[in-house]
Amino acid sequence: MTGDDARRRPPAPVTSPAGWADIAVRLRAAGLRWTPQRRVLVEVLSQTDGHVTGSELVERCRAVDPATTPSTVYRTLDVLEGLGIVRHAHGVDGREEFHVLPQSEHGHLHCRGCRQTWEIDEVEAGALVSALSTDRGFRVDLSHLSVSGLCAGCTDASAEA
Amino acid sequence: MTGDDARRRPPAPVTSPAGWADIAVRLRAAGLRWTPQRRVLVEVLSQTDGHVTGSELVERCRAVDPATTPSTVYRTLDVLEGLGIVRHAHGVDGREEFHVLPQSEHGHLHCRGCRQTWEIDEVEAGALVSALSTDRGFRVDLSHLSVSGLCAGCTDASAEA
DNA sequence: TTAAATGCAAAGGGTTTGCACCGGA
DNA sequence: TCCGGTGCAAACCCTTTGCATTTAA
Repeated sequence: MTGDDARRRPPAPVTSPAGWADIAVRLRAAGLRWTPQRRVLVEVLSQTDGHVTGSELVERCRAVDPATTPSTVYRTLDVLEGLGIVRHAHGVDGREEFHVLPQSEHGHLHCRGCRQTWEIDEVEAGALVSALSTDRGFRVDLSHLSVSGLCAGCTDASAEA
Repeated sequence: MTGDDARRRPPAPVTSPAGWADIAVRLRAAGLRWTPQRRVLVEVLSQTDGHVTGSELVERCRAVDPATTPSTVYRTLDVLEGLGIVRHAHGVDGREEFHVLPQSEHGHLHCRGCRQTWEIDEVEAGALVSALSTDRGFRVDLSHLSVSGLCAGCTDASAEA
């Protein structure tokens, strides 16, 4: 995953994940291996709903197996991304952010006041997506969309000030 | 600019820049100083149309004055951001990205195929902005918006494949 | 004069890589 | 057996920070 990862992804596999169960099978089918370390990462991922950063995943894996190594995690994430099981984008804080199972692709909404994050689904992003599609033939990659600003609560708070 | 920079920006100054010329004045008015190094950075920024990363700015400053130091550039960017002259966000590649003069705030559209970037103005983002505003009272920060996907050209290219 | 700004050098955080060893298939 | 994976440790890149020194005002 160096500079040219973007070139590797264009037709975007987004294999509809047949579930976590058959990942071992899919790996082997690709000539790859099912190892204890990968099992840990997949276990952690399967318990993750939204998005996580690489280092968060490293931590969570360490909680399961303290012997976890960053390099292995990152390398495995690369492999899983190749299988269409995770996807990465970049969060508002600039770190790698992995989206698990883009079954229903979604983007993120981030409040810079309280730092909470919400998901934006296809419906909510629909207007933007179709506008860009109509105007410029641009196909938005929803799972890479991250919008930041101020949520209602923080807007009120700053209005009072 | 550590973790709590986000908390410092909420009401977002976005001072309409009265031009590059009076920056010296504005700095002094704030009890700050107009130094040769700042002059170089401001000169570089004034010749920048869209967005640049911090390290790009360091390089460009070095082209003008080889003695340029990263720390000074970053510190000055911080100061300029405080004056509302630049703003930073995070690009699709995850690096700090500075937007110059957000006179007309805009977001960015990035094609992961050809890697080109375009600007999204208020009109184009309007649908998203108002949808989020209506639904959740969320105020989108347009200059932080970065959308990625496939442009028309690359969509065609990958359709053929 | 004096607080702000600089330059250096070193730390920092997250991510990547080289390489020898290990272990699934 | 054999190639893919692992772990370690070091490298990397960009950015930030501490501190003594310089300099704008």
